[in-house]
Amino acid sequence: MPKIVDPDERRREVAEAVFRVVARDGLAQVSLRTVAAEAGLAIGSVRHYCGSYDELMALAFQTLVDAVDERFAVHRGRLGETASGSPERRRLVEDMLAEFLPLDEQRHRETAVWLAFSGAARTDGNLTPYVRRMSEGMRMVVRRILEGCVRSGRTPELDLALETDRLCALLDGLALTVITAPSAISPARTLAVLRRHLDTLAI
Amino acid sequence: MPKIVDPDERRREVAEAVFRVVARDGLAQVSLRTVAAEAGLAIGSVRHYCGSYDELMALAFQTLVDAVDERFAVHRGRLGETASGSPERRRLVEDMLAEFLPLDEQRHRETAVWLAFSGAARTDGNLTPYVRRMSEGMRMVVRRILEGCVRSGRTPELDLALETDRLCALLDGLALTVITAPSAISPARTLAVLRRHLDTLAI
DNA sequence: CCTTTAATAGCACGATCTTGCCAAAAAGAA
DNA sequence: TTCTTTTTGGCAAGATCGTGCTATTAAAGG
Repeated sequence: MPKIVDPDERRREVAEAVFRVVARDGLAQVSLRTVAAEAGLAIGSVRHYCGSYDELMALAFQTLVDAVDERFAVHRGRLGETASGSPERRRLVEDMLAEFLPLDEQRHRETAVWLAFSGAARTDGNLTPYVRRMSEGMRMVVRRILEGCVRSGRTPELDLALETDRLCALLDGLALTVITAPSAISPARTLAVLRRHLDTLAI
Repeated sequence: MPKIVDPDERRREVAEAVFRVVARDGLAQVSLRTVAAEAGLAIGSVRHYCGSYDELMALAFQTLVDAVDERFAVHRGRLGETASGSPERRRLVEDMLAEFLPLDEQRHRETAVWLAFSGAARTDGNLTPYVRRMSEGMRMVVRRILEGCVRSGRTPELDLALETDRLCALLDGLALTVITAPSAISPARTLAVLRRHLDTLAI
């Protein structure tokens, strides 16, 4: 038998190569050739593990969604352990929501890729499920956080669904601005805007 | 001499063909051939008026920015005429800000194109000035509106710069969500979120 | 009518892309 | 060592793209 390779690990490596190309050169520059070169593999190897171009795209998006999901599972657990009204709660909420913002290099890259894929998904039906999952995952987290606030009795009159939509839109908008018009808002300011919004919600 | 054609009018027509292709099939499907077909022209004609591919892209983006600018000039004028604290002011502010949201088909298409171009501009230096102008134009409008609120004395303690960033982010986020994940939020709900935000600002 | 010239149409070249297909390499199993 | 099978590498076909360049068309001015 030949050199033993873990297929899933290989696929993950290729997906990360896709991320690097998208983040650096844009989605338009992604091709089997550029990705293979970025991953240090032959084009044949990439196709062996990841299939056609469309399948590679789906794999990359899937990998992105999984990575984000995994990071959130950690925060979700911590949120469950922390009392709704406690002083550390606010800090934890800030940290969780800041996960959606491109404040460091890793999240910046992640957000840029997410934005590119979301744009592509609008006219590529194969990718829409991933956008959906990503969007619903974020909505779930935000809603759960706001639910905690209502339960703690600090903001009992909150329109939960509406405020979820509003906070989600704010987070998406901040991310979009940092990625596409970084000169308009600095990372520090991004966080300040989020804090201000949480203040008005009395969280 | 040949058939007389207004070059600027032709360029506008070609730009609109670009918009249709981007909105319908995505930016990846834009090429001199597809745009020429969409415009009902020969590829040679398109090149005659719009130059190379890169110039065509810049022209299309420029046309988009101009169109949005023009629509806003009207509102800006009306805003100046209306007293800061008057009852119709709130209505006017809502209408102006709703111009940033993809609530009807025209604005939906416009927003989809804007999003696609903004994404492309991240790795295409030729397009960044247009993103910048668009972003700054919106910021200017939002800031002026909020300034009016402060001057009217209803919200004197408002942190103008911060609230401008926050409202801009909200608008961008709403637009992004409607375009990329329409199942997450309906047009009516989008407007409800904007109204809620204006309520909290006491506008 | 005829000339002139903007406008239109399109060929052809080189580059890039995906994909079907096949051969070479490599390493555990016999 | 030899067989077997996964892994790897790559060729060639078919398609699409931008662009340089040329030819044709058509209408206003003489």
